[in-house]
Amino acid sequence: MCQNTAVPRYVDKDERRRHVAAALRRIAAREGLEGVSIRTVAAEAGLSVGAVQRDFGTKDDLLRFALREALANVSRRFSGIRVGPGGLSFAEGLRRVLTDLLPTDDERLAEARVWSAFYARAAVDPGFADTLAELDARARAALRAAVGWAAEQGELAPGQDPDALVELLLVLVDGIWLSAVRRPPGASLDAQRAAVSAAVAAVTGGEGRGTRRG
Amino acid sequence: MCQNTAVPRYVDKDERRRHVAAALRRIAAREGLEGVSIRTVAAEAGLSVGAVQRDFGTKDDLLRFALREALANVSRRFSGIRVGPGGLSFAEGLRRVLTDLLPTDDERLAEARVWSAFYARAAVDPGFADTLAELDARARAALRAAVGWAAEQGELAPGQDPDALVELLLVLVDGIWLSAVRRPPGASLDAQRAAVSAAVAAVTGGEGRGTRRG
DNA sequence: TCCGTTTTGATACAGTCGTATCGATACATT
DNA sequence: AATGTATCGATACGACTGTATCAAAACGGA
Repeated sequence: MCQNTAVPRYVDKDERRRHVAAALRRIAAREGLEGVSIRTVAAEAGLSVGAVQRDFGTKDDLLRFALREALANVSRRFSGIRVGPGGLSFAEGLRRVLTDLLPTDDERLAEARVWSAFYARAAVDPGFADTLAELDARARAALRAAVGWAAEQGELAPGQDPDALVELLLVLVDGIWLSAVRRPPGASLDAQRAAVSAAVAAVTGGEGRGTRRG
Repeated sequence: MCQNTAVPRYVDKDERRRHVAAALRRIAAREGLEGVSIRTVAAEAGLSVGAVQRDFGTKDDLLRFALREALANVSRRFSGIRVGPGGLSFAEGLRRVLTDLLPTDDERLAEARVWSAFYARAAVDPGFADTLAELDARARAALRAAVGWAAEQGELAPGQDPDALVELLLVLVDGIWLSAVRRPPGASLDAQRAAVSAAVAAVTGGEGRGTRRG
């Protein structure tokens, strides 16, 4: 009796929300946000329209949830890349982050497409822009810490303003990530990898100044 | 009699196509590509649905035309920035290009929003991706020339691979341009300007190595 | 077992979409 | 002035949209 009153009755509601959000992202990666409708998402998730409606009151709620989830997936990957004392050098961390964004598999390609779709939407929808700004602030904080540490270690090219560098890195991350979108389907990733190398080299001032660490 | 059989009958057709494309871009900047429909574009342009239909057989034709026109506007501005012998230094040219992309006025902000919308569309529409790839190739060629010249002048940071640098610059241009989208409405442009400065400094290896020119 | 509450899927509704059609209009030519 | 043709705006069509509604089914607690 009353073993857990907080848990939803039939299925785990949060899990189903994630399931629906994943279906939305699959459609968005395949056809863009224009192909996303309550009906298509429900069909992709194997649910009825009413079920999706009940889990997410409105379509915007669904979109926003899917955006947050999509970015949570990416940042979860990044959480494994630790820059700082006891972790990676700044250059190596930057290289790994940028490389991780490249569309090396279908999942990453889909992420980039979804990101571009949400990005475009944020351009005209203040609600989405707010969500983006919040995530932006988080990324900025993480980058600031990494750049601050890199500056201490003398790992940066001389004459770089750390705050300006943080802004540049934000731009770089976006640019690299979105470059997946403009890459022709069959093309190799060499150009993108080259861009990553050039970015790391430019930011850190060539290969390896500053203190090296194991 | 037959004074000019090539000219359209009532109005200049090409001019009206441009007029319609401009109306489309206004809507895209305001509401995104989702707000663009034959009806809304016709209304914005002050025309009937039938007129727009006749000028552009299908909606995709209209979108593609508007995309090319939008990018022609930007590249026309860039054509005034000449890097090379008798022109600007590489660093100064790069700084001007990136700065010109910043949303310093409503027109530029609109351009960035339109760009983000087309970008997202190209992610899932091969026809648009082809158009983008073509424009991409043009930008790449221009950048290659500029970078080649900068390398000759010793204006680049040491150890930079010119080809890789070209790819990085493409990424930078995209990133800077699209950063307009994520900027909160009232915020200052200082962060973006800082990113531009940091980008120029990183790529050219700090302020002014290489030969200076007037 | 029965009741009360949720959850469900189907359907209804009012719009909008892209496109096709078509009579009226406006012009060039004879 | 009459004719033929190209252009015009309006409207029709079927498909789709987001959302609301609602009977039926499924479950927990008694």
